[in-house]
Amino acid sequence: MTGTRGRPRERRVDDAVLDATIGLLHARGYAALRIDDIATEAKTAKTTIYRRWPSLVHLVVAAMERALGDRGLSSTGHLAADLDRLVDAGLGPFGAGGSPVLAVALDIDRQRDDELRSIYRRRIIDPVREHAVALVTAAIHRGELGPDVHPRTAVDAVIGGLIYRAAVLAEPVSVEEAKEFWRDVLGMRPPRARDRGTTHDAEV
Amino acid sequence: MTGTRGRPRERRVDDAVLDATIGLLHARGYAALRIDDIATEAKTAKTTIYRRWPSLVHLVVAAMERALGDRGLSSTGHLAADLDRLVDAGLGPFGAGGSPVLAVALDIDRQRDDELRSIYRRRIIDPVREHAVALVTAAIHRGELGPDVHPRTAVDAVIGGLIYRAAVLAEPVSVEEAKEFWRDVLGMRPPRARDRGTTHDAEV
DNA sequence: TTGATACGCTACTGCCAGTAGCATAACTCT
DNA sequence: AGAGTTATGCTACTGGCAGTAGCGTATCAA
Repeated sequence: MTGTRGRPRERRVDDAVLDATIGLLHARGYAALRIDDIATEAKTAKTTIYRRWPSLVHLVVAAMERALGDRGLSSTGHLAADLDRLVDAGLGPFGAGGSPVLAVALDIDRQRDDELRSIYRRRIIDPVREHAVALVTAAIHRGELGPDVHPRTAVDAVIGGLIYRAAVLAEPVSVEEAKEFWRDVLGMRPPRARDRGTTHDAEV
Repeated sequence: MTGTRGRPRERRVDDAVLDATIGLLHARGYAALRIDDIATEAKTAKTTIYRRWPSLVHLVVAAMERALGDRGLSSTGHLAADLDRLVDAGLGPFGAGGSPVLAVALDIDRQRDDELRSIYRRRIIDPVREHAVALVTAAIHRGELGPDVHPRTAVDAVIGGLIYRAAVLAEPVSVEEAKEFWRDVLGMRPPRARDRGTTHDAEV
């Protein structure tokens, strides 16, 4: 049997590299991310990094996954609170500036690596997207949103709209603005933020 | 006086290069766009290209501008018809696949060229965006949309959502799907497409 | 001690945008 | 016709950066 033979890997390296990646991502953005810089910052060798992650993009995806943590994928039963929490968890780790979500997707596209694309979808994109769709669907059943709202379309419009502003328009989006944005798109204005538990309350 | 002295530039080159750029963009996408390929395709020299456009991105922006033409920036007075036309003009030239709008924005970001960024905004992004905002605002005044719709937010959500699906989710968006998308986001379903001129008709 | 695997280092390959510099072509002015 | 000027096309180069090769050394199990 293999697995325990030879010198074991140092945990320190994984942590340091992942931290360095997130740190540089935060400080300089994805466009300026250089593998040599990550190595220097993590006080390790570039070759050591490549022994763990097959490419820079793989590394970034792993770093994003770790930074996002569990992403508050739970529900309180109130749309406003749930989506606000999602915004906190999703935007927080990467600051107000344009998140790397988009840039990474584009780079994956460039490499034509279908497996990587699927990893990205499964671990970074889909969890948040599906959860948000579920939240919106539940809110419709509860009567917090009208029955004419298309959950998936609405969610894509919100996420896409935020990304668009941050990446294409280069307008840093703050957490507050993001929360206002989804309310505007879904037609829920914040002034009546104290209508907790007041509305219908129908169905499951 | 200068200007007319020396060998004049060949129009053929401008046209051929722009056409080749759009063609390759359409065929292989922005990620696979190579300046040498453009030169070959246009039957000219790479150096000649650089004498006209300072960088590949500048060239692509110019090519996009030309491909988009006048973009149907006019109004019939009916939101549905106007937005549909905008979709036709905006998606058409680049096919159903993810348009280069996003990738170009990211590359501009990478080069930190503020002047280029401003050119891109002024010539490619803003015209469509501002026009769409004006259309939605007018539709609200007309009563086609409720007064609680935020024009700019709604427009960014629609454009961003479409880009998000095409680029991040890698789901080619057809013209039909794009038209359905904006209707869903704005809460206007197509079945009642014949309510032309029926509603309110208030204000200016 | 041996065998296996990890680490760190230097040096390399490969891709590709953008540049240098030259020979030659095309046009204007005198 | 000739001189001055600018464009084209070519080959060859620079430079940034992701990813790789291979070696000496360190750290573990048996």
